[in-house]
This record gives sequence, structure tokens and C-alpha cells, in this order.
Amino acid sequence: MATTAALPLSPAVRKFIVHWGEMGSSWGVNRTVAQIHALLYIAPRPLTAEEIAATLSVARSNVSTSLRELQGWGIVKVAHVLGDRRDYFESMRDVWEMFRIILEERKRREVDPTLNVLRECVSTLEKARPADAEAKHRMGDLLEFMETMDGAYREFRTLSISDLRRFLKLRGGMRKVASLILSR
Amino acid sequence: MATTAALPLSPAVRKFIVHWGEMGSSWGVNRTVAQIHALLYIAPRPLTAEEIAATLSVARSNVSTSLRELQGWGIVKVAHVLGDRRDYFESMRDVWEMFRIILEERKRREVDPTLNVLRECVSTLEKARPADAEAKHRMGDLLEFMETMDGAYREFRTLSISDLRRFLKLRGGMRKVASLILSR
DNA sequence: CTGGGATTTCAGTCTATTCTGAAATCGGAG
DNA sequence: CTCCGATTTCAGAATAGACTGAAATCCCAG
Repeated sequence: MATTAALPLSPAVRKFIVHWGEMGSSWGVNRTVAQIHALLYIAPRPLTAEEIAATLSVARSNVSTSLRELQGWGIVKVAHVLGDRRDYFESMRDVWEMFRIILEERKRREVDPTLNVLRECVSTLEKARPADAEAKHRMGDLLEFMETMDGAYREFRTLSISDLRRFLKLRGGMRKVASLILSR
Repeated sequence: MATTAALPLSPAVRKFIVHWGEMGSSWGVNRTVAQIHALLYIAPRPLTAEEIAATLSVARSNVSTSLRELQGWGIVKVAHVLGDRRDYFESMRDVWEMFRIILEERKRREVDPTLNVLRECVSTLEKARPADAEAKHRMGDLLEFMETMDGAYREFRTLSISDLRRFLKLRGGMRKVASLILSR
């Protein structure tokens, strides 16, 4: 009944994991989920749920649930080791790809439903009494804003990661874009 | 002791406020705070804290705290009515400006501290034992990613809202940007 | 000054979420 | 088929965060 030992973590790594957990909280992600993600991200090899639980001092069951959530986001995958029945987990490595996946997922879960609600509300208010004129106007503005953002996002999505990367690294790029817009 | 009456809200407006509140939750904003913001945003005139409390059925004190937070974000301001001692509150109207302010504030509160932590961790790991090589590498990647994003954001910030708006509305704009990058 | 409405503060309550541990389930080896 | 380690589920405990109401404070009109 050898209890799995916690992995040795240097202070810097601990600090990172703790911070990432706090960061998660303020972005609507459960602290433990974020910590597990951080741990898997910096780990040099895939880890078992048992190891994660021991290292972060959380219940095995909690790890199970959290891993499931991370898998649901598509940024953590199961891996296997020959001759070992246990599941090993590893995080996606490419930060840009991870960013893209998370963006896509949050858009799907949060922005899209909001767009739908706004469209519905605005359309309802079309046939409403004039008392709601202001509300209609404001929601219309918001809807237009979100649709513009959505459209821009869809275009961004067509860029390859390397193009996106080069674009974002381009210093003075915004000036160029501005002149591009003016010159059309 | 005339208790302030709740403002009459059409179903569409109710739906919007409720949805905005839920949306807030998944973005790390207190539900009540988000609801108050939604209410002030669609309201045709500034409202008193009393009116807000009655309309949303929350305690007066809760409204006070939430308004303070919204003022802290800089998207709600106090207004006054001649001959009325009470404070009236109104939301910023321009969605783009609001977006910009919120982005700036979240960056300041969340991204900047994370950048600092990452820099600190990476620098600590420079003089660390080779066991932490992987962690150092991963954190380095993450840091580079966030610095690129930060840099791009700083450039975006230099664009006027109307330029930003035109850029984001530009269909096929990404293709143009891509060719711009390739041609440099 | 002083009275009284308006506002804020805050200790305690309540609620929503997270976390745990035990039990149920799964699934491959033998 | 049976056993046993691995995993998941889930009811209840623990915790964090939101909310309330009462009391304190503020502030201006008179």
C-alpha cells in the first residue's frame, strides 16, 4: 500500500502554481483546476492522478473531476505508459494553440449565448411600446459591438498561428494597419 | 415613509439583466454588480441607489457596495439632479470606450501581476538545478507569449476608437494583414 | 448647531461552490 | 468468471463569497 509521494517542487514552481490558481479564480476557473493545469504544464513528464493529488494536497476524487474538466476544454490529454494500467495526464505544450482553444471555447460557451439573447431581446423590443426605446437602442449598440468583435474573431481564426504570431510581434504594426485602412 | 417603487421593466429588459448577471459570474464579476451595470446601461435616465435596490430586489447596502465597485472600474459615474440631495448613478454609454476601459483595468489587475510573477520565476530558475529545466522552459514560453500579447495590446491602445472600429469591421482584413506581413 | 435624510460600514447570516471520503463502478489479468 | 487496482460518482462537510439589516457616519438645510 505504498502511498504515492508528492513530487518535489522548487519554490519558483510552487509560486507559479499558486499564482496560476489565483489567476484562474478571477477568470471564472476553479482554483484546483487551474493549479492542476499549471502543474501538468510545467511537468517534465505525464503524471498520474495520484501524483497530482499528493503534490497539490487535494483529494483524489477532486483531481478526477478537475482532470475531466480540463479534458473537456481540450487542453489536457490522457497518455499511457507501457505495462502500467494507470492513466497518465499531460497538458498541451504549445501556448499559442492553447490560447486559441481556450478562446474558441469561451466564445462558444459565453459570447454566442449572449449574442442570441441580445438578438432575441432587440427583436422583441422592436414591437414594444416607446417606453423601451432607450433599452432597445442600448441593446442594439451592444449587439452591434459584439457582432463586430465576433466577425473580427472569425477572421483572426483564419490566420495560421505563425502568421498571427508574426502579426502580434510586429512593432508599429498598428500604424501600418491604420494606413492600410485609410488607403482603401 | 414612501418606499421607493421598483421601476417597471419589460420582459426583454428583465431577460437582458438576468443574462448579463450570469455572464458576469463566469467572468469573475459579482452577479449583482453585473446586474446593476446592465440596469444602469439600459436605463433612460440616471437612477438612485434606492431605485436600483427596489428594482433588482437586493439590499440597499448591497447596491451601495456594488456601485462603489462599478465606480472603481470607471464605468459608472455619479450624477446629480437640481434640488435633490440624493446621488444618481449612470453608466457610461459608449460600448467601445467601456470595452477599452475594462480591458485596461483587467490587464492592470491580472496580466501585469502575472507577468511579474513569471519574470521572477524564470529568473529564479536560471540559477537552478537542471531538474527544473523543463519548468524553466515552459515558463519561458508562457512569458514570451504574454509579453507578445502585452506588446500587441499596447499598440492597439494607440489606435483611436474609430480606427479600431474600422479595422475590426474590415472584412477580409486579416488576409490583407497577412500579405502586409509577408511583404515586409 | 441640530435634525434628519442619504449613504456607508460591518458583523453575522445565508448561499453557492468546492472539496472530501466512502462506496460504486469499471476493466483488464489471470 | 473472479479479483483487484484504478477511476468515478455522489452525498455530505467545509469554505469562500455574497447579501442583509442595523447601526454608525456623513452632510446639508434650516
